[in-house]
Amino acid sequence: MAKPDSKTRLLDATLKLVRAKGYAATRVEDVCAEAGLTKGSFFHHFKSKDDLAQAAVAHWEAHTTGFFAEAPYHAGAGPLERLLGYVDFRKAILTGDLTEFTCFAGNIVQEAWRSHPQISGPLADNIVSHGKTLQADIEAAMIQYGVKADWTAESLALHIQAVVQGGFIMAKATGGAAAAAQSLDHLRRYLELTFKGE
Amino acid sequence: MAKPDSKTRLLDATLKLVRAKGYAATRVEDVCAEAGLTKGSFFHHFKSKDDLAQAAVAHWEAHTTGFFAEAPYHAGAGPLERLLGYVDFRKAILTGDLTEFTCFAGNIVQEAWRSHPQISGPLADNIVSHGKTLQADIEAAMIQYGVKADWTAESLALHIQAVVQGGFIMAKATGGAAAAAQSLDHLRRYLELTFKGE
DNA sequence: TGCACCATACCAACTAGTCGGTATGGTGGA
DNA sequence: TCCACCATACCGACTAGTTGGTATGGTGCA
Repeated sequence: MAKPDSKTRLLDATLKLVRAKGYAATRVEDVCAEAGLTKGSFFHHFKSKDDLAQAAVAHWEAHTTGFFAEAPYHAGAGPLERLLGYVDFRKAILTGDLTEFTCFAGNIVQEAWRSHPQISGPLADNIVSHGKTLQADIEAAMIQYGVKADWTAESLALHIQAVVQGGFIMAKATGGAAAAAQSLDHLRRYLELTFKGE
Repeated sequence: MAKPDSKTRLLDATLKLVRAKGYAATRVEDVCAEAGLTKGSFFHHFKSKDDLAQAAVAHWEAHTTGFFAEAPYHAGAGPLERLLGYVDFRKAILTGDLTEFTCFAGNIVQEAWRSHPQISGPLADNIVSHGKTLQADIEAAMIQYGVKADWTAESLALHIQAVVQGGFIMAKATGGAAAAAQSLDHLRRYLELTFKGE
């Protein structure tokens, strides 16, 4: 595997460091060191730290979009299978260090929602729109299983994202991925109870 | 209402600003300005920014402990009523600005779990132990309703916290408390389905 | 008078961003 | 083939501004 080009290395370093220390606390020199470069190179590729952040947003969007598009849960036979498959998939990828499976978007939105709206805004949209990729299957499952609800498919889609994001926080709070996994188990049970009634 | 003393004002300002901008991005001068004081006063009460953070942790713990101890949900007749009452209470307090009802502990744990373990550690414990205050009622409800489960009362207690924390992130992502409220609705439905079967 | 409390001025360290310069490789014309 | 020319990528020392923390002195109350 060839070493990625410098710009990509800087972006990957950013994703990693921000997830570990937050945006404000990651210095551009940290990013340079992590990428094995110097500030000269950094400011050749990005005109400011904020510019880096915006590029990292695009980098993250591209990365996650492709990652979930290729995920196996889309192959599920019916809408509910795909929905449960999504939850299983989110549980399956909870491996390695917390900085690896934790959500860059969630971190930024939590930390910088008010101080850096230009950066956190697109990431907020990213979380919401990623969640809504499940909406069609939820609607289909509601019809298929005759679920009469006082809630909307959209609200359930966002609830799933809330559990995912909350799981990450609990994982940090408990120091392990197990907390996030258990929360996804509860979410899965909720979905089964809701659609299959048991 | 008498104006709180300076130290308390500094601590309250810290809680507010950290929830809005994160820990690293809130400067001590911001805290002073928010409290209507200057650095002289600040460093009279705290010997460093980290010292402030540690004091803010204690301040937060004292505040939340009292706040939830006095909450009405403890008056519920049975364990399930108290559990559902807790969820209702968490939903009821989602008023005002996001900086007011959002969780200081969750913010710090998300941002500083690795960079400032001395500060985030106690707050992580705080989230977990607060969650576990529900554990006894969950266990009692499991017995009362004859719930046979492959999950533990502790895991459900932590799941509830995950939904609460995740709801805050979704509230920031969508720009309103409604997302958090809807997530709590789904959580409530899960609890009812689990214990009452419908 | 003494001390808790607070303001102003200041310092030292740190960090985002700048800038002059080097290395490498591509292109086109003689 | 060779060389002038140029663009891209990169380095590392330096600058300017920020920020946590200090020093000093004033004010009001016991």
